Amino acid sequence: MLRFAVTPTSDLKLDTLRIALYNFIVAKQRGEDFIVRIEDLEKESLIEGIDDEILDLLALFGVEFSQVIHQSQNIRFHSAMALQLVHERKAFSCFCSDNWLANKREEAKQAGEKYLYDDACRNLPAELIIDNTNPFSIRIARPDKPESIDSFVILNRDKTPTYNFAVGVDDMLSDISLIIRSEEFREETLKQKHVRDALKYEKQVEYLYLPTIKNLDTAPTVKELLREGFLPEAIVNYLVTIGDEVPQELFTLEEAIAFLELEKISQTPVSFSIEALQEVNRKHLQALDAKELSRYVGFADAEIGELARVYLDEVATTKELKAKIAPIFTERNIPEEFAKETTLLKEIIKNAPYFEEYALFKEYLIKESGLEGDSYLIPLRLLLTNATEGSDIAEIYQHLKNYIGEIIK
RNA sequence: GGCCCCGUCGUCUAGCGGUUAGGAUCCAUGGUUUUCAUCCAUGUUACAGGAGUUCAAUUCUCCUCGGGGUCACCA
Repeated sequence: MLRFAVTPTSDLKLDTLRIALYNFIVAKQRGEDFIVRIEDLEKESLIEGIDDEILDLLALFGVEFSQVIHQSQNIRFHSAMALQLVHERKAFSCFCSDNWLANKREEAKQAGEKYLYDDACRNLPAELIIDNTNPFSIRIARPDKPESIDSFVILNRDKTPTYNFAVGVDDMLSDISLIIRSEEFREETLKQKHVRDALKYEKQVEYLYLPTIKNLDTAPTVKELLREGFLPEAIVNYLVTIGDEVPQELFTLEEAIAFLELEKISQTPVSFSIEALQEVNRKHLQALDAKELSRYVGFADAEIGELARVYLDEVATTKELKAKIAPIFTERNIPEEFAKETTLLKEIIKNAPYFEEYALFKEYLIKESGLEGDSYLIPLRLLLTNATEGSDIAEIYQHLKNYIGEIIK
């Protein structure tokens, strides 16, 4: 069983989606189940409804999961396991106050040492515990092996489980075999392992770390990218490509499942590049058939799809394509400086015969109008596309020639 | 500060003991296009530094330097 764990405290980020994709891909490759776990223990910063939004997004990206677990539903198990550890004297009550702990931490910092809990409450005599009316947390006794792990808190003073305890337990309960996670969780892994060791869980969970994506603080969220007109397929393609060896430039999630090799995942931190993503998106759009492409710009017409394809030379997203195509079918806003020539050309075109080829159309217009150079080209662009610059006018004419009567009125 | 990850053209990267160190992008030049753009051709530019292992090091080891992460009763 593999899992994707996510905190519903913010919109889905690109690196988080990347983690989800990798876990899903490997689950598919191994023929194991894949579940989503919503880590909703922290009540203050939870955002209402964002968990459903994340699940919808995963579905949109083709990530299928067999089950959704909300971590808060497991709290009774967390409590039971903590109790068991206390019984076995592998965990203990801690009455240390925040102030006292903060001072200790400050002292360690001043001395330039790593702060570790000093186990002050570890061996309190029973009568001291019984007589103590102060609130207390539950700490797990530190392991012998990695000395960097101290007796950390597993139940807060309000007896809700802490993150590392809950995750350690949940991964055990879900029978997780491999966890692909972000590099920043390396240290946490040790704590979660220690929890399972204390609970005498025999199975060794495998871990694989993905290098961080740099520059992500300024990068758009997944939702924003979709709104900007990036295709889910392209985003998947991009995320798998960065920092990874891929046999081909363009591929689908299905294909990634077929070729991805876990051992080859690069450990070099990668940078998010909107330009690279645009390039992938452009190519995915290019690969669509004309009618399908036209739907992304609000039509259902192969000819408009072909026209959009021409515009893919200059733009990379469906939103930008729309911004190019839509004005063609709206009223013209002619700049003063081209007004005269545009009016002249317009009259000629209205009375012109139909031309199959742009070359002949051009020849006719130049002859009839006497215009040349930019004073011909820009007014023509304005009439055809409602813009003063753009892609190859000959190509544009090819796809617009049947709409001339509609466009130029 | 301790621990962990990482260090190849300006940028993103390929490379996994022997390569003219490859690609993409940017930039420059030329060409195509009555075109800002597109497209084509050509060109400049990199193994962070230092020791070691080896016949041979960008590749393996160590040190230095640099970047990032992490050290909570937050998840």
